[in-house]
Amino acid sequence: MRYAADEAARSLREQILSGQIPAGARLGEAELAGRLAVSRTPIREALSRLASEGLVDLQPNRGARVATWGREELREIFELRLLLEPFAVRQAVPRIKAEDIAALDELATRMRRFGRPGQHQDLSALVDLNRRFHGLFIELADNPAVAAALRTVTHVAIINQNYHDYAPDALVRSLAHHVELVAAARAGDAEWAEAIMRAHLFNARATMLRGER
Amino acid sequence: MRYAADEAARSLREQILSGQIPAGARLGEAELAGRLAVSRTPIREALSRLASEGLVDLQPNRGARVATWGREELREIFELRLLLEPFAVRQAVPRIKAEDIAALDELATRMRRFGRPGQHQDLSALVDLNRRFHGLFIELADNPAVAAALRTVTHVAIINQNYHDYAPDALVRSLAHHVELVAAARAGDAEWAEAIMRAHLFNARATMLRGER
DNA sequence: ATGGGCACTATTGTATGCAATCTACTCAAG
DNA sequence: CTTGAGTAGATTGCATACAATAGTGCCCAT
Repeated sequence: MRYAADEAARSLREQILSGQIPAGARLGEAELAGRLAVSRTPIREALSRLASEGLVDLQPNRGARVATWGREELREIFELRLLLEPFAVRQAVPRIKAEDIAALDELATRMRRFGRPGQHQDLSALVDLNRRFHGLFIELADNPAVAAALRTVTHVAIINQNYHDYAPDALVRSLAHHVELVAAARAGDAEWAEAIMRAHLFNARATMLRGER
Repeated sequence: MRYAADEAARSLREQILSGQIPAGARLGEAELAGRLAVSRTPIREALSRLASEGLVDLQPNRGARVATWGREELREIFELRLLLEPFAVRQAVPRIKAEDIAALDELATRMRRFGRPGQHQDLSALVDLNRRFHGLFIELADNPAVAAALRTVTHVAIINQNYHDYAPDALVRSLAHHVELVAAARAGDAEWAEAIMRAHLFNARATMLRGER
């Protein structure tokens, strides 16, 4: 463990994104320090960073909690994501290399396999694959400013995206979108990719904002 | 001074944005601690926050410097801003109240006055007014997610926006855009406002990216 | 019984000291 | 004269100790 603060941030981020630490959970400095076997100083720094990523809510003198979002907030964040991510995809497509397409293709294929109804269905596995799929696209856009702006909104999406919530038809659409995105990228058609990403996000939003949650 | 870290962050942010601490300047923890009469701990926290806002570059074991941007980075950041700020303006217009229009109007009017050639011209005063003008619009959009995403890019713009660099015609246009934005807001025409904001940013970008800098 | 106030505990915010790392300079060898 | 290793100083990263604040429960008065 080279740098305690880095390591703490990494570890916490991972645990929050994977759901091991649930949304709204209290993050006491002393407890985390004990758990990671470091002092409170790097823990504070890690929490500060995660707060800037939007993963953690930090209230003065009252400590940190894993961030939660209300319905309205979720709507606003999705609006932002709808603005940024299709843009990122459009930027990414012209830069995509063959090996990137292969990687995206594999992710999309695996997601479709895990999503297919039946005894091999594994909806939990989808979250991580989905995260990597979108993350790779954003990375390929090669625009640090946009990537930074997207970090928060994608985190929010990851935490709140539960494929168990998807209606069967919405799930099928979502997985098909990924495949279609790869096809658009392979064809080098940035506008196609942008369009399907927009549709993909609208589909996701419809699921996430449906009902009362 | 209630909270040292807050105060340190506020003070540093102010000094960086106003140019008192120039871009690229080294920010030694011990020196800052001495200057603000606090220990290094809250200074470190303040620097960490400013780094998350994009105002400060933080390198492990090598300390903090006021952030600088290369030409390509500036271009990318402006692209993001072009995406976000017109959107924010479009969201803001329907929510704007009469008093907000009055405030915006005054800012735009004062800017035009300070910008008018002659002995009363004061280009330095424009930076702060401009910052408040754009900041108010963003605030009125009432979308924390977008506001957060915009914070970094506007900071960058503020630091690099030097009205002394503007060619006379570009300056006239820029100030006229502000006035027109107020007119569009007063008319309740969100699309008009969005369009003129886009033009405004293109005009600014042309100045900032011109030449070799 | 209930509500308010107060003390106590738990937790965060800040200061300080020590360890690890980097920077700059010296000095010697080629 | 240049280059490189080595070392001393400065600076950051982390740990620990202390101060300040918020949360909790108890006691007492009404």
